Amino acid sequence: MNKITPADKVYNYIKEQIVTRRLYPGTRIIEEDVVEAVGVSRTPIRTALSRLAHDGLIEQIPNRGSYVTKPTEEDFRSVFEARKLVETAAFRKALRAHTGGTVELLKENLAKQEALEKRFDLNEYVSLNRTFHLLLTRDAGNPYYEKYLDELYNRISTYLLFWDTSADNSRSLRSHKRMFEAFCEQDEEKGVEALLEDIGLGEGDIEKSRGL
Amino acid sequence: MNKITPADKVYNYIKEQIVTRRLYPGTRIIEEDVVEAVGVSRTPIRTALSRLAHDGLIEQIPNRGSYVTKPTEEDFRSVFEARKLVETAAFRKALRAHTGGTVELLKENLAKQEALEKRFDLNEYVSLNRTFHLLLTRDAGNPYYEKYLDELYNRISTYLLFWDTSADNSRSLRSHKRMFEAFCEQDEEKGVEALLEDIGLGEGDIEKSRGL
DNA sequence: GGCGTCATTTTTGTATACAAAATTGTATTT
DNA sequence: AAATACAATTTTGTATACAAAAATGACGCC
Repeated sequence: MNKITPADKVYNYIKEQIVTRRLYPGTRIIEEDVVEAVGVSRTPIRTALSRLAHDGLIEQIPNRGSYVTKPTEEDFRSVFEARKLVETAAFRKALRAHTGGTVELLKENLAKQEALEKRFDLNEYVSLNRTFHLLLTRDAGNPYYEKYLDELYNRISTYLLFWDTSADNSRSLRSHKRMFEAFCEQDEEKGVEALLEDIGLGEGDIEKSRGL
Repeated sequence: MNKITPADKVYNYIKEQIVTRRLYPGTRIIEEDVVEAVGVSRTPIRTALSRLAHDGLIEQIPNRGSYVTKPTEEDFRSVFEARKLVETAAFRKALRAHTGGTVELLKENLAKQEALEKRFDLNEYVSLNRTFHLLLTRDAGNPYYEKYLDELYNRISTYLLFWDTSADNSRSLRSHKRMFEAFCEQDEEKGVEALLEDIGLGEGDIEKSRGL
């Protein structure tokens, strides 16, 4: 395993802070504060901030500092529009190519999703959901599709925080299963339909929670 | 105008070096060398390298340095696949919305393109072409479409360098004009057809020059 | 009391020194 | 002569000190 550098430590620390809502959107991140919190010098902090900016989790303004990205309704629409475009295209392509290895990985993932029905865990659910979609997208074999979707998920994660933690995963599990079936049967239209339904579920949940 | 920082200077310097082929793909960029060349400390150099990595112009390996990205045939296909997907979607959306201001800007741009027919200049052509496509994409109003296309253009620029400098812009000018007409007439199918033809032109030129 | 100016403080940007890791070269052994 | 171990060098990563820019607050002015 790769050794984690101080810069990694800072990156993970701040990302965690943002995702768990201890750093609220719009908050300014002052480098010196992070020095005290993590106990490393400003240099690795700056590289970590640069990465986070790349992820879209913070925004940097020259000579003015770094701010936790504030999700807006407009951005929310753009994110999901882009996601539908990219993921649909990737899914169609992956379904046609139909590489062998992916099926097994998807099956494993679905099994874990089913386990959540007994004992639900939001973080676990979000992670599994992301992996599921990313596996399919990766199978398309276009690194840009994968990269874009990954970035979009980072953005979406800043919206997920509004979610009702009592949410369950039964509906999404159904659409995932339909996607999986369609993938195996190479039924493109059925698959895309299920995919769009699944994306719509997430979109709808966030919309409700934000009152958009 | 915004003041240019040392980091900007380094960024522009290295980018120029790469684009003009003085830094060949695969070359390792040693920070200390840049110090000598530009005359600033390593700190701004590192931030510049980080940006260039984000642009996809260089690749960074932890503890191993930065290398000028080496374009591959596979990447080339992925880039154009992604470009077709994103730009087509953006174009359709922009054409439907049909914001006023864009038309004027496109007209100006086309005039400059026409001027090139008399006295061709590859750099100018590449710049105008990029602006033309970006203007349309921006008009779609989805910042992610714009961002992705911008990144893809950065990648494409690393392929453009193989181009025959005697290339002319008459064919691309024709497709651009068709795109512009279709945009004004809100003729979506005609527009997309012209767009795909235009993208295909660039793709074909690069393919030929690389012997793919 | 509100507003603008200027000194003070805070914060970001850059330079340099030092530490850690990787690469290179050399000597030794087989 | 090839391979390996190890020292020397190079290069990247981190810490700290300093410079420049921006934010803050006190003061006088209207």
